[in-house]
Amino acid sequence: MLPKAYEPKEVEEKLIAKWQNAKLFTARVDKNKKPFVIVIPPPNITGVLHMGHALNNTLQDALIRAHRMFGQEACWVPGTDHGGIATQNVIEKKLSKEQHLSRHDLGREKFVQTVWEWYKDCGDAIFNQFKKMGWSLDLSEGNIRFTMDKQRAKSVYECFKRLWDKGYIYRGKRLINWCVRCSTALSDIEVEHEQHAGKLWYLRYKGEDGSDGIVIATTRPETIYADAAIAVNPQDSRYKDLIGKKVIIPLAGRSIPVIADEAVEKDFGTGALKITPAHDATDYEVGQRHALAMLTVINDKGKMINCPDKYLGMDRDLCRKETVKDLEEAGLLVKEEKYTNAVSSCYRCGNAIEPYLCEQWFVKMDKLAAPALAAAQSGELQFHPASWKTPFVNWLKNIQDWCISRQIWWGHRIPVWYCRHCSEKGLSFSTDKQGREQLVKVSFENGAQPIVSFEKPAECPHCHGHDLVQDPDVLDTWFSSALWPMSVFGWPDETEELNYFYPTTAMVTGYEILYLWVARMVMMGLEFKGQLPFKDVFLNGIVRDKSGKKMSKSSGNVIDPLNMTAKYGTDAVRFSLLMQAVPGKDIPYTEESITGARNFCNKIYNASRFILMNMEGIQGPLPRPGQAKELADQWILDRYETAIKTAREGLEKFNLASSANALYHFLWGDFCDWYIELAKQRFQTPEKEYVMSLCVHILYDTLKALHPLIPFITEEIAASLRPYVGENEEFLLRQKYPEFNAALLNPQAVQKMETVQGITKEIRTIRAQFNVPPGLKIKAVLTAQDEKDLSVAQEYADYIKLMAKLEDLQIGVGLSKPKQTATATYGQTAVYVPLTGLIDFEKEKKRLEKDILSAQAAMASRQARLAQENFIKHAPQEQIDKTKAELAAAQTLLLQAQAALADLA
RNA sequence: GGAUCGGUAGCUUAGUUGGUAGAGCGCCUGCUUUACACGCAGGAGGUCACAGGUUCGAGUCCUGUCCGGUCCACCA
Repeated sequence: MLPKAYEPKEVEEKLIAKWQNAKLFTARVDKNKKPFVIVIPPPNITGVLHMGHALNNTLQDALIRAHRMFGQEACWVPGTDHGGIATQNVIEKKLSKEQHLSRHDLGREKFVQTVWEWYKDCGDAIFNQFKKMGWSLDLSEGNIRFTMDKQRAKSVYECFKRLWDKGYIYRGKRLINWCVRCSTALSDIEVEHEQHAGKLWYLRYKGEDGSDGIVIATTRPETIYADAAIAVNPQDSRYKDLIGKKVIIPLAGRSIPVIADEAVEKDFGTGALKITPAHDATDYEVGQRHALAMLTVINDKGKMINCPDKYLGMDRDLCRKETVKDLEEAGLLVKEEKYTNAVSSCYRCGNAIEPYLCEQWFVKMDKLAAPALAAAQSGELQFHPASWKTPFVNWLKNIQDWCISRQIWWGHRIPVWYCRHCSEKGLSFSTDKQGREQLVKVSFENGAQPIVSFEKPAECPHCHGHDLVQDPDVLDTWFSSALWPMSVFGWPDETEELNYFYPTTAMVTGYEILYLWVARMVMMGLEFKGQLPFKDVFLNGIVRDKSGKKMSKSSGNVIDPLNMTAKYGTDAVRFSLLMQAVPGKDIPYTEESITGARNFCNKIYNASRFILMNMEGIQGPLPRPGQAKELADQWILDRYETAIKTAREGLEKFNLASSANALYHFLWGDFCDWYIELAKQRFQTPEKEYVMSLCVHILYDTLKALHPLIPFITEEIAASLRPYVGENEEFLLRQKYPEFNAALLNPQAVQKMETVQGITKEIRTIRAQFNVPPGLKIKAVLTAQDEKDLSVAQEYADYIKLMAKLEDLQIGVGLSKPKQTATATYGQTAVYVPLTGLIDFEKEKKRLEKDILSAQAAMASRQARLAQENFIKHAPQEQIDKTKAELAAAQTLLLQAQAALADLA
């Protein structure tokens, strides 16, 4: 005998091995089949799987498995992302913690080698977790891609080269976002903006002529040493006379002009703005318009430079405090007030971003964005949910050039070389701890001559010299990610795979990387392949905690997917996520939802166990019954087909929550609660084999339908059922997903069954309310005004008797009400349940009074509706009939209840 | 400041062309009934945020307001 509860652990281990051994998840180029392709959003090699991965990949897995079962060539491409800054940070922390070493102690070469070693271990760990989750990725040797492996490096180089040749890549001096902690430039979208409670300081800049000068308001007093001017709005009458005069920077003593610029808001602060071109984006623009000096006072480490000696080398935060203190002492701090402003921070480490003026590599985006914009606007590119289209379009419309160089070591090194002889002035070198000279900075302003090449060129094309050095920077990690849907299939090589699998079918990812990743894939795909990389973008929500907060280690609200799978089984974790995966919606996740899914798995297991128990002595295979024998069969086939229809549609339209819900309610609410219960009485009859064949086929097909969602338990149970359904194929994944068969829909049967269920429920309610012991057989009387209302009950009296546990059921027109009876009404039918000795008259009185109230309310609303001339005139006949029927039912209920109440008294 | 999503039972929520609200959890009552207490049967609990409008009829469509969330944005 099988255990009472499903135990997932062993089953899962067994199946993971089987699936892998059977090479179940491979995809081949098969011109006879339509491919269904998803490339995995490659996880960073930074650590372990979290709930976000669990959701995102479970969605993909469900789609991939389903479409494989739909008969398509399903290809799900596995891989990982080298994760530039994020990974470098992890390794640096690890080094510092374990060996008290910085990356500079190791040197570039050794550090990069250390990260490669880390990748080997971490990659394996990630894919082991993927296997545990049941994700149908082909993880065989050679099928796993990595954004830094050889082929992907080739793609990156090719992309760089082609963009360079088109003139889209350039190096320029700009004010960029600099993270002093990660010591690198970041692109605009790698910066997060947060409201921060800070202060606004009002500072006096005295006139050069000894006058009071001007008062400005700033949130960053430490940058005054870089001031190049004070700007006022040209329309501002208050400052008209000051324009063109000079004022003195406090503490620094340097004179700067007062200028006029439209960018200044008259109403903010004092209406006067200090202009610090090298440390603020707006100021930079003003500075350019007025050809102001661009003095940098904060260096790449966040330390003060080019400022009064007192502050030299000071950290920028400390310098702010000291400057404010000194200003106050000097009597130049007019006032300070509390002020909340948006502070930008690094999306990788959270430290405050410093706008920093330096040379970086950029990609010109306007030409790349245009076709992507057109594709989104025309609807060729589809978003699910569609509401993401507008933000996507707007982002592309306002696109900025993309800063692609990063001053870190881990990543694709920029494929640009310099000849030392030709461009010495533009290159600066330093010596590392091992005494090796390293190129640390390039400036085109001073004449560095770029040679774009994947490998070290043999010689300099100008002077034929051999002293060539590579640009020290690496590319933004998103540069390689942008190529992912192409590079995974070998682009730029014209491989068979690329031809067959590109464009891919769908992109499943989180909306938080819509711009960072999705937009760039779209642009690159259109640029290099002339085709969208995918037509459907399916954006899943974020898994949050119960109160809607993001899960994070620091908040201590993390639910770990691997703990949960160990505790409840993988299927339970998957199903709990899928049940809630309404497109675009965040999921407030709780352990209780996993419990619920686990319970469902257990329900499946027990229903199957019950059916298998009753299979003893029956010789398989049983044919799928061609037709229904009686109402219950007609009804369950209708319910089954309806569920399959919804399940298929959900899988086709990316609404997996709808699929999961339909199958859940069918299996539990219809199949277990009603069909199996009704089937039990047929076990004693010659019909048993027929009923079992229907049960086993419906169950088996439902398992198939559920398999993309919960692969383990379905595979396990299906294996036991296979002999009875005559299936030879070992794996569900290789079988066909159930087809929806409209011929088996049967609305009449459903309606009849609803009557049976309705009457049954009335009787069950009475039993429950008067605490009738389940063993006690009681009887009931059904009566109505005419034969018509009783005919269904008459025909299926057996069902009602069985499901309501009745000994006897009397049905007839105009029957009288027995003594000591509880009364209920279903439609036009009165339901009497004699309860001699059991009835509680007080309780019954309350029940009836409640019935009367609800009947009166229902009558009033229906009468009001029917009294409206316009309702009769405009509403469809069907609605009018329905309303009339409801009125009649309410009337019957009222009369019944009133009569019963009178009887009680 | 712009955009966008949401406000439905105590909690989390579903609701596809407008027809008069459904689920899961929690709570209460009863129950070892030929699988399942991770279960069965039943119950309580909702002016669908608010105000207008369109309509015979609005949770659903339109307008406005309030409250949340998120994304984008150079107001120092």
